[in-house]
Amino acid sequence: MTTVYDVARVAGVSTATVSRVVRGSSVVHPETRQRVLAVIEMLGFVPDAAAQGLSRRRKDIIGFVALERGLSEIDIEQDSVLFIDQIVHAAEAVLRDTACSLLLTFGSGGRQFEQRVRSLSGKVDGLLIAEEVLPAEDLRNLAGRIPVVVIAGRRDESGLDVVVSDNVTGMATLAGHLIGHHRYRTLSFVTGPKDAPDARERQSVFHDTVLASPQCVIDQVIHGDFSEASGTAAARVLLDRRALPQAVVCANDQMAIGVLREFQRAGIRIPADVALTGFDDVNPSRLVDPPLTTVSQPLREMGMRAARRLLARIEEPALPPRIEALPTQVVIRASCGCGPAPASSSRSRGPANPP
Amino acid sequence: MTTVYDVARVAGVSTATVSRVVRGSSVVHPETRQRVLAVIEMLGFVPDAAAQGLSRRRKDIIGFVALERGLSEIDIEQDSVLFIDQIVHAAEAVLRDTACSLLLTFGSGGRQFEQRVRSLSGKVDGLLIAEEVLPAEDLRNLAGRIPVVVIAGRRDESGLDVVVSDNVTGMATLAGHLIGHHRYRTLSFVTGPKDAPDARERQSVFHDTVLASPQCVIDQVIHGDFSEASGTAAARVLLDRRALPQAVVCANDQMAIGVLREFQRAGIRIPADVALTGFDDVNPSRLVDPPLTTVSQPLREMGMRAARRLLARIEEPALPPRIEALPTQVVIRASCGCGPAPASSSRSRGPANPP
DNA sequence: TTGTATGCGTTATCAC
DNA sequence: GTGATAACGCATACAA
Repeated sequence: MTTVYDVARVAGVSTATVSRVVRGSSVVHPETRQRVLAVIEMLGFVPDAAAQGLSRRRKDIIGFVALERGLSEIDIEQDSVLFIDQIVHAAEAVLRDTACSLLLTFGSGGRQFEQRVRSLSGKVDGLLIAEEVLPAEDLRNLAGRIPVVVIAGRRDESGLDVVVSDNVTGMATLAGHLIGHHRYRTLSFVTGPKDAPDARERQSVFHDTVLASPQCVIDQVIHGDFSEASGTAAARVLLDRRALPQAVVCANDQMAIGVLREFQRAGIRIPADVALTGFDDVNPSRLVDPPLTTVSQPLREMGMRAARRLLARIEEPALPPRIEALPTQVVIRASCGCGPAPASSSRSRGPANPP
Repeated sequence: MTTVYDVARVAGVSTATVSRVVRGSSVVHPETRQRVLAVIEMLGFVPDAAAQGLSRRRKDIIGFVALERGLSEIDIEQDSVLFIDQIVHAAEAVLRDTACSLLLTFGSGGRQFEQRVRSLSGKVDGLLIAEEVLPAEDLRNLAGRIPVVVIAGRRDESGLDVVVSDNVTGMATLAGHLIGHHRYRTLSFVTGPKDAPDARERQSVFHDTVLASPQCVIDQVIHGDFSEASGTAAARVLLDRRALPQAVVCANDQMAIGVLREFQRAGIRIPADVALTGFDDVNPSRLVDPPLTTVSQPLREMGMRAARRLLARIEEPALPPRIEALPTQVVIRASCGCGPAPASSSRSRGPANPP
């Protein structure tokens, strides 16, 4: 392995000068620079990041930790993966213009995972944390040691930098559309996993919105786990009843797709017999027939904002913590009962960056 | 920031002992260990990975570099992202049982990207490289300095560890099914981007297989770029002709979906009027109507094998290079003309691990 | 079993 | 502009 010493020796300069050239820093004589550069090229020298990190107290690495909800070796929930990956790609894209790289870690929670995150924190300059992968205490604790930005989840993490998408307005708008525009009166809801804060938030907002209309009733709440299979199961529950609700609102797209397919298998027409909606706007939602009315989250925007925020905090640790709420977008397609006509869309206007 | 020195002082031991405890190594008196552990917990000590890396000559980080084909800020090709992400997740899953973490870097090629990869190589113990993101020379060069495993691409990278999926057998089997089972005689092909080796390989195998049947003819080859939009465009080209081919074979699923939708928009029935196939078996392929006949690549298996291989090579750099070819699987669904009956599937048996 | 002392490869401070 | 040299935080060979 070639080091600065080798380069220095061959180029006939000191290691200090080599370092200066490598870091592109300060004033080195152009001629010297050329000579050193040539030697570096010749020797194929690449500075050791560990040594750099040690010396500069900067690793130029930021960590990304998220959980792999429901991803098992056997049954790969591709879309739930996709969901987080969008954020990852966006964050990476931001880092691409910097010296930083993205260190990725997934996990399924639990003691062992917390251990891993802890040791991870020694490898990075800062952490991007998706959802509540950690108990609040550990999180705060972590944030005390290194810069942390939390992505998604609910919005009550105080004292921390948080980037959330405005689930509240999104679901409220969607429910409003169903109730106000389509005049549906009996609605069912398919929930997500209990430990998913955003799932709970969607349910609660749906609940409040529907009950705010005196003529409306939440016909049934069926528990799902975000998987397509659980959507299928939910559909069966619904099909076993005497009468169907007028609309089925799902906490995410995958479950909605499960419901859709099972309904169609049973000869139920969507949206003629039942209206159906999802949440997330994953790619397949556009492809199924009828295309799914859903709520799109600004995944890329979230990833980018979070990354930028983290970078800023690493640069300036004293920054006051801030919550950024990004607006979601209701995507009206056919499954809610709107014709296949030019899809309109309404933008939920979440209050961005409250103090 | 608390260091081993702090811990040592408070615990009343030497830094060596602290280090021993941290590394779980050798024989430390249980009592001492407890004391040190307690202090570590109390002080919230986390070892600095840079210092560890410098001292141990081991960063416990492996890099993953891939290109983000066609991913622009405006038009997000979600599936092409998904494709690589499956591999990433699989690799990460393997690393999860080790001390290593995954450092992710995407890029679109070019000089700047090569620079980035180079500097990246200073941060990691080894590199997972997807597709030919680098000129062969640079690649070899890189492999000379640190362990490298190449994923996918074509299989002629000699002297390097490579993990490929057996595109050849997959496409040959698929084409064989179309020709042998369905007796299609006129077939069109929609290609992928010219600079994608696997796309070219698929085309070439398709070509050879079809021409091996004297009665068969490749009716037309249309150039696509793996995007759904290019599939749509290809469909228009086909629709402009007097007669349609009996089957349209696409180099990937996304283009096939584009073709499918455009055909249906034009009133063409699939597979009654034209048979259609894709390649990759991305999630939506199962969801469209009719479901797409395609070839599934062992993405997760590839990611896992590659990661394991890299780990092994890092441990033992003298290992002889090896090519692992993983079998693909033809997934027969309805779009090729097979009934919606119980989908059969045939497994392509690629020669695994040739010398 | 534990402590001492040195090296790991770079950067940065300070002289020159 | 350039060159010595002292950190940086941890691991380990060796001594005790």
